[in-house]
Parts: sequence; structure tokens; C-alpha cells
Amino acid sequence: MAGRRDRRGDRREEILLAALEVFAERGYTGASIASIAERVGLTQQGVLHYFPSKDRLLAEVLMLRDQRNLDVIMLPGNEGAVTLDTVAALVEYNAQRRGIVQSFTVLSAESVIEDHPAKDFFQERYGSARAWMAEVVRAEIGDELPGGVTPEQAAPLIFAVMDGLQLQWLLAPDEIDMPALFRAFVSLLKAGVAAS
Amino acid sequence: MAGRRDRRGDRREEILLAALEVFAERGYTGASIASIAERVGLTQQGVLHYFPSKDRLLAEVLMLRDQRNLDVIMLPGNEGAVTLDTVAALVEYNAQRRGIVQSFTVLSAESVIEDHPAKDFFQERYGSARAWMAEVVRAEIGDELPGGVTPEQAAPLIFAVMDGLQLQWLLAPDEIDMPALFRAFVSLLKAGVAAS
DNA sequence: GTCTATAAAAAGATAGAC
DNA sequence: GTCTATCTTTTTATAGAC
Repeated sequence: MAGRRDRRGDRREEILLAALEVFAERGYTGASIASIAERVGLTQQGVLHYFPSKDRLLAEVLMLRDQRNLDVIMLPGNEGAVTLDTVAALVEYNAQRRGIVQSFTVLSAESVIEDHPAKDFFQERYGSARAWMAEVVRAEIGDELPGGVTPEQAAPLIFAVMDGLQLQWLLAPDEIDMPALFRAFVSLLKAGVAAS
Repeated sequence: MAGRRDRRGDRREEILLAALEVFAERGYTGASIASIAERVGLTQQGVLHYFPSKDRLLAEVLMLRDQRNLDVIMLPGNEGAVTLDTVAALVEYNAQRRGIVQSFTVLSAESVIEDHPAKDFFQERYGSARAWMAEVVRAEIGDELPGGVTPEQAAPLIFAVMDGLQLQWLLAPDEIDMPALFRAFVSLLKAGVAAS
């Protein structure tokens, strides 16, 4: 049963995957429905049969991508017990999925422009992700991090490092060892623990 | 003499500033030459008289913005003696220049797509910036940072934090205290220094 | 230096045939 | 479910008048 759907669902998912690719390659603004359609052997109107507008297509692509990430975070049997090692594992996974990373980097940055259809999505996503990450940090390291940093400060920093490293890695994959650099950052967060 | 140029130079700079605004608001792909022209009271063709193509216009905008940043870094009389406090001051400055930050965030992320006209610019910019920043860290903190982190690792992390915080700040200015969070990160880098 | 005119291409979306 | 046809707008860029 798992992974199997009726033809209608397959077609939709096929289009969503193609859209993710094209958005990654050209951004949302630069992507055309026709170019997405071409990848799945349809015309522009064929795609518009499944998704009424480009905006709606983007919305569903973002939900798909988010679900994938949650799958990875929860996959290693860490039911409810996410640690910074789990997050590091996600970074490691991302380093092997350039397309996914690129789509996220391009779309999230693009979303800051006025009236962008993905703005609400990313605002909510980062807001809840920070709250969640602060608790992960607190549970693992405690209320006091090196240099007087709090878990509430560490949370946005963790996502900043992830996003910022992704950008540099996309521009220079051979120079940037994304997983190693993220682990280096984690060791900064934990440096005081061993000493105290 | 300073700040004064002939009419031709003024016109060009006027266009460049308008272009920076529009690129920030819509990204490069989403910006039209006509919308830039409108802001300076010209037609599309009037702008194309000064810049032969949209690509060239972008190239000059990026150089302008980079120069501004260098001005700020060098401004406080720190001739040759840049420290992490100087970098923190730049972050503080950026927190009052939303348009500049937004243009940089949108354009740098957009530049990772294939054949983007700003790709070379950002590749070179990050490459040299990392090398420079590694020396700043080494001069200020030394070869060993907390958690066994090296200056060569700290450098990309510093830019990752700057860029990543900018994205979160653009999406939620009221939730993200960019300067405070950057200083928190700097205190992570320096945490081992005071203790040793 | 700035304009009008114009080309030539591509975009999102709708209507309707099959 | 997918197509052709079509509309309407917008895009970059060129040619040439003034």
C-alpha cells in the first residue's frame, strides 16, 4: 500500500517533483509553467488542469518539501528524541541532495520580496522551527551555553548557519564541507559543557 | 569636490540606486528595466542608453553595493585593524538598511541558479571574503577556538550566520534582533579565550 | 540624452474541442 | 484528462527621430 496511489495522485506528484526541479533551477519568478509541463510530457494547460495557478503549484511544492525534511528528521528511530546530532544528520543528508537544497535556498530568499506567494509559508516555518529548536538545545545542553548564550538565541543561529552554509556550498561545493562545518558549529555550542 | 560629479555620472548613479531598490523588491528576474526607469523619470530606453543590457546594469549595481560595504568596514578609523567588533558594527549598520540587506539576500540566493549573471561575482566575493575573515579571526583569537574549531572553519561560519540571520530578520524583523544574535555568536567564538 | 515606434518572444490564464 | 486556439500583458532590445 505504501508508496502506491491511483493514477491521479501519481500524475500530481510527478508534476510537483518536476516543479521542484524547475524552481530550483530558475527560481519561482523565472520558472514557467510550460517548462515544468515539458518535463512530464504535458502542455502548459495540462499542468493547469491539476493546479489552477502557478501560486497554488508553488504552495503544494513547498508542503511536499517540508514533509520530506520531517521524514528525515524523524527517520532514524528518534521518536521524540531529536538531538543536535539528528540535525547534523539532516545536514549530511542535504549535502547529497543539491536540487532540494537549491530549491529551498532560492525560494526562501525570494520569499522576502513583497507579496511573494511563499512569504507566509516561510514566516510560519521559521517561527515554529525556532521554538522547537530552542527546546532541543535546552534539553541537550541546558539553559546556559558558552559565552552566556541562551537556547532562544542558539535556535535562530542554528538555522542561520544551516541556511548560510547552504548558500556558500551551492556557490563553491569543492571549498565548503557543509557537514563538517556544521559539526564545528555544534562543537562551539557544546564547548562549555565539557569544561564545566 | 567629494560627492560631486558631472551630470552624466549623477544620472548613472541615480539609475543604479533605483535598480538596487527594484532588485531588492522583486529580485533580478522579476525586475523590469521599465520599472527602474519609472523611478528616475525615464523610459526603458532612457535607461538602456546608460547601461547596454539588464545584465550589465546588475553587474554595476553589485559593484556599487560592495563598495558601500567596504566603506563601512573601513570607516571607523580601523585602518588595517579590522576586528570582530568591526564586523558586528557592520551588522548593526545593516539592521538599519533593510533595502540593502534585502537586495543582497535576494540576489545572492538567486545567483546560484544556472547561468545567472551574478554567479561569478558572488563566487569570487565569498572566496576572498572567507580568506580575509580567517585572518581576522586568527589575529584576534588565535589558531585555536573553542571546541577545536579553526579560523578557516570560523570564517565561513561567520558569513553563514550573517546571511542566515538576514533572511530570518527580513521575514520577521520584530522577532529577530540581528545585531544581538550576531554578538551572541561572536561570544561563542571567544568563549574559550576568557576561560583559558 | 531622451524620446517614439516597433519588433519578437514569452508569460499566465481562459474557453472549449475531443 | 489533455489538447488547440486564443487573449492579454509584459518582457528585452533595436532603429531611428529630435
